Amino acid sequence: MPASTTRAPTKPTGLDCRLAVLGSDVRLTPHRREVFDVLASSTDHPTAYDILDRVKSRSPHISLATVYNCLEHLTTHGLIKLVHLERGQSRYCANLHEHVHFHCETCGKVIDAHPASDFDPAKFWNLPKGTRVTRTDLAIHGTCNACATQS
Amino acid sequence: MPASTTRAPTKPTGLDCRLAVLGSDVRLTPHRREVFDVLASSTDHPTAYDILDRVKSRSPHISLATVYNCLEHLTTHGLIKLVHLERGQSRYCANLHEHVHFHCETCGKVIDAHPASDFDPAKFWNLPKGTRVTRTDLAIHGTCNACATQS
DNA sequence: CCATGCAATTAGAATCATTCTAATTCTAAA
DNA sequence: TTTAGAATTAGAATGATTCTAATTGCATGG
Repeated sequence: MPASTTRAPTKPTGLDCRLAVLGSDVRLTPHRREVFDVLASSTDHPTAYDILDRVKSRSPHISLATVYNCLEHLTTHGLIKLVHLERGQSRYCANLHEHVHFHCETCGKVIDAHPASDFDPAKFWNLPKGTRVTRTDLAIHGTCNACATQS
Repeated sequence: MPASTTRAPTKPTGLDCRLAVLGSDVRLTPHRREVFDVLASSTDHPTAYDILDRVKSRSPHISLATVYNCLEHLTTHGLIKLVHLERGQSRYCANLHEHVHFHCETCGKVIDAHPASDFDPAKFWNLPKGTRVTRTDLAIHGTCNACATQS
């Protein structure tokens, strides 16, 4: 097959704006793109298995290992976030805006909550001198309105 | 053995002040007491295996299952906190004061950071009306001073 | 003082998410 | 067209935690 066809290249190409902004060398293979697209169009913080299910409709032969590989790649390149709310399955999130996760302990739903104003958690805590902060994870647990009104 | 000896009773007794404050019916069996004491005298946020090791010096026959049972009991009764920083082993903490965990991604150490002033995270986020908050977990990840100056 | 029942404890098996391994496929460059 | 490196795959391995079933210990009631 000649090199002039539309065969998907491995080098960065067809990157969306977010990739361009990051200026990194993220290579989006078809599977990685699908995993990312699934995540970007989800608001429910799916687990690896959830993502596998959703990607399968487009790529029936994708394996769980590949989903994990893709998630790992996307996470280390900063395109998605890994969320640990409880032990058990991790969840993933494509919302890169500053936000926290509210976790309903009754129905298990996770919703993003965005700050009312700029918020720098590091300023609020007496961290020792010389500490370098690379990332913060704030999870708020409780009962969502739907569950609270049901009981 | 007659009932008048110092045999440990199952009913609440010998409870420390924290238990009294909570006003709950926490029964501290010898093992639970030991697990709690180990944790209360630790500042390094030990894992279940760490705790097993430390308790073993006093109770050589204690099992991992019992340690997990004790931790579960102490956690559900609010005497200790369960901390999930990463996937893998959970960590436990007997510091019930409002604080966050700083996790050094180089050496893995976890240090408590206490707020410079009163801090209510729920106030900073636009949570939907009716949401009930029961607990918040804030983890800050980065590099501690020792690790930062080494490289 | 013994019988009863419940909670605590135990060892080991089971579970389950994730990671690892080794083999295969794909793509791009030489 | 060969080669090398990365991606992908299935399935095995890992490792933390939970479950199961059996045992022990203790306190109460007869």
